[in-house]
Amino acid sequence: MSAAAPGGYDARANEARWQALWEERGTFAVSVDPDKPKYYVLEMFPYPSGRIHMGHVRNYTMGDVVARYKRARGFNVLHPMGWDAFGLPAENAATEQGVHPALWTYENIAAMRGQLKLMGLSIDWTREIATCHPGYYRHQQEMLLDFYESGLLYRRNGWVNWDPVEQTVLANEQVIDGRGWRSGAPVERRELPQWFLRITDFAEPLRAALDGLARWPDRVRTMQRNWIGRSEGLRMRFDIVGRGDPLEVFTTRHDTIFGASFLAVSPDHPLTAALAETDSGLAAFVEACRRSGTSEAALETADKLGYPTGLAARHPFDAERRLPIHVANFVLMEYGTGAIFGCPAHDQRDLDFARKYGLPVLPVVVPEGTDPAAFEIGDEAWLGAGRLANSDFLDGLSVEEAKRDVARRMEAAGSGRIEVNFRLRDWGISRQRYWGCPIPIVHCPSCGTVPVPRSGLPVLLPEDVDFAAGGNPLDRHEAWRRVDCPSCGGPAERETSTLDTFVDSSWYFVRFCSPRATCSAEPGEAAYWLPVDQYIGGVEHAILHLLYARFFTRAMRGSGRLDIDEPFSGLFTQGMVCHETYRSREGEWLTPAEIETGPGNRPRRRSTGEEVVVGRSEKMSKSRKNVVDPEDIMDIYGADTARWFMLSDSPPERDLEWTEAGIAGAWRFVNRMWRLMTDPERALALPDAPMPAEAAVRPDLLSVRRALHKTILGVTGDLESFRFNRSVARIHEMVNLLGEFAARDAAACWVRREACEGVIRLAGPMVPHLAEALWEHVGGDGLLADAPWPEACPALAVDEVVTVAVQVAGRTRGRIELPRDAGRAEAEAAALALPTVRAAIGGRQIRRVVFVPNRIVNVVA
RNA sequence: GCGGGUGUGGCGGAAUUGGUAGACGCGGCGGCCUCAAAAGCCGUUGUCCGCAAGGACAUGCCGGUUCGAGUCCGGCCACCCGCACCA
Repeated sequence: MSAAAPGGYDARANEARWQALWEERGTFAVSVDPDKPKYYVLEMFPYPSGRIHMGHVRNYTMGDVVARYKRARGFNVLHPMGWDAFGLPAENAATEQGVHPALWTYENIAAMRGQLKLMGLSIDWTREIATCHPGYYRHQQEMLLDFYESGLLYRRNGWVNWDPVEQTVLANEQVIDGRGWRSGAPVERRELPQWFLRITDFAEPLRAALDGLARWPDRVRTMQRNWIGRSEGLRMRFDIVGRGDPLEVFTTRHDTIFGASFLAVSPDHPLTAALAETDSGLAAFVEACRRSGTSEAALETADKLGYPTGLAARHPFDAERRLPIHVANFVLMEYGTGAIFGCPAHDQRDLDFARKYGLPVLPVVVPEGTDPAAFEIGDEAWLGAGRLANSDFLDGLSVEEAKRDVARRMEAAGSGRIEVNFRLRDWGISRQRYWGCPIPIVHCPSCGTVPVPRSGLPVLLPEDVDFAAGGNPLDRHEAWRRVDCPSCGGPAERETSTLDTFVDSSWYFVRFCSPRATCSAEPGEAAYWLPVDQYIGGVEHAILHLLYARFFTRAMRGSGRLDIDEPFSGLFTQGMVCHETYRSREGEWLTPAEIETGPGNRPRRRSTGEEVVVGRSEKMSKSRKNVVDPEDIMDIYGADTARWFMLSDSPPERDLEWTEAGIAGAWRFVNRMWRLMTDPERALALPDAPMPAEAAVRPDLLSVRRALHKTILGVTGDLESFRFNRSVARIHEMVNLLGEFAARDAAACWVRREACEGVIRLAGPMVPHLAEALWEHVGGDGLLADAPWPEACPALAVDEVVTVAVQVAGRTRGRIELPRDAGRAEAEAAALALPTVRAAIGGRQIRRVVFVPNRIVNVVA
């Protein structure tokens, strides 16, 4: 089915024609050209789920507008596409449908490639890559060997979410209310050997460089800064009564040391483990903590629980004072030293804990001007500034002074030092799954972990695998798993974990520079194309993907593979595509296609006629069924209409509400523009006709030309700053004006041509097929895709007559037409001549007249 | 709790960065065309008062600065997003 084509515009046939022509001519294939400035536009590559969704359409439309615009501006534009092709859904398909993950994935890629091609994107398809292809992941394995050699890749025990039914590790987001998302079984915390990348080595550079990313949204930079979470504090040692080993804690509030009333260690702390051997109550407590899971949700709802160890520590500045040591579930082993000192008066968490277990609460920081004796802590800890009290030699100091003094004394005594801690933790990259990049490591009983020699790469995934038994099929694939040790030649085993798919997407933008190179990146190509000038994608990747890619870029530089620090010099995060939701009276979700508009504009169910409940607009999702299939839309209206709608109305960083009326409006515009410019009644001058002298003087012609040149200036500025909705509005205005413009003589026909050509070129990046057809129709030179961006004539882009508002005491009372840049005297005279202005002034004395040239005359009486 | 964002007609949103609030689109209303419909075209459309000219009120709420505030400052409210036992 396709929409009616009034005026003879057949969107689908036209789009197919130009797509074929672009492809045949290799219009968008690029190569290094040292004489041309380069521009690398990249949209986040898709996961090959099988069908594109509206979010993709929005994302790739924006990227395509940028790519085509920059191309018209004379840049050598790299605009590639690929597939984030490893991941769990392929394995689920294997279990559920019995289809091999590779087959499933490649079929999905073929289907989605076809859909993307329908959009008419200016992509260099010769550079297409898929991360599941050995030609891609072998380089990733090489990099892992680099990282292993430099110590960036290491193995240690790490805590994971373990699903006992699925026999697999789950990501945090796959744990829902403490249960596995598929099995529904309670998830356990398990300590397993895991591979990690030492991203924490780069914590400070990654944080510091955020300041230099000027073309990134502040929001994303802030989120990354918080995620990295730098804090400066004191690492200090406490002696434990009756034990040789001291206990180390990390604190940022060492000024409050005299308010300390306990020490707390993590259930995962070595001290806890040692004590639990002889204390069965403690062992049970630790067990209970582990069962509660590692998900953020579980931690949030968990009560503050403690277990007294019976041990006590000595206060560092008061030999007589003893601080009881507890094991507490809220102390994280992964941060600081896994142990804290608790100062209940000045930390809410410590206060809650102290109240629960009857520990002393002694305020030591008192707000300025408050009597320390009268200052009491209720249910809320005092986190503000103040003067030290009840603190011996610190009394009277400010918080900052006290911190410095304590740090100095502890350092002098050799029992403490200033330390910077980061919230960021090393990146655990092992996944106990099949459909991922194999980790090129062998475990040998005599040599330990041994890297696969580079000559043995790539380590390929075996194809004959069985998914029926659950767990990781690589574990059960004896022929694949058993190998000779590369070092001693004895029997050994392959690492059966595969890589987190975030690794795959951490360097794909590099691979696009030289997708078939025999090394990760051909240096000349990478030096020319990188960094990515404009990266576009969803804000959901603001932290993980973007941080990992930044880390990888630095790590690759460290192993000599790249010569840049930052991968993306510009970033744009687009909003989501939303739609109203519908439910039947029984509460069943209904798709928009099942809904029709009944009498009185009431939505009802098409099949039964029953009224439906309309819910608020939400992100399109399968679970809410509020999805509209892009291919259906392109079938009916064509890609240009879908693209135009995606760019209209909503600013690109905000959510877009998909509506039937909106897409229909875009369709109307596409047809209107076609009709207007192909109407045989509206004549155009010949393409190469010289400008008639009248075009520079006749007011009716000048007003059209002024509007055109203002539009060129405006749209150019809008595209540069991602205000696509604004540029859509400007093109609408110009087309409306063109519709009213009756060209009845030769000079007017010349102006009409100038205007039509200008509008076609401006609309080209947004509705490329329509524009290409119109370009042909008006006899433009070659393909529009190769035509330069229109130039605005600065003299024509300003009005010669301006409307100036006349205010009395700041309230607008009238308007006057004045020549541009008219002087104060002229403006004042014209303003005071207005009857409405005189009436508003009444008989009052004029005290002053504010005059802003070309804008305002404000009479203050 | 911490961090960030948003709030303008019936709706999506404009507003030259302190200078004519509501561009453009959607929707509504009226008309033309048609046997009729679709498409298209023309007009109109913030609210209230008024026949009109015009006036009053309007950018979440309260206050401030200014000749002039959607825009700047102070204080609230609502909603959205991210992070969250980080010591």
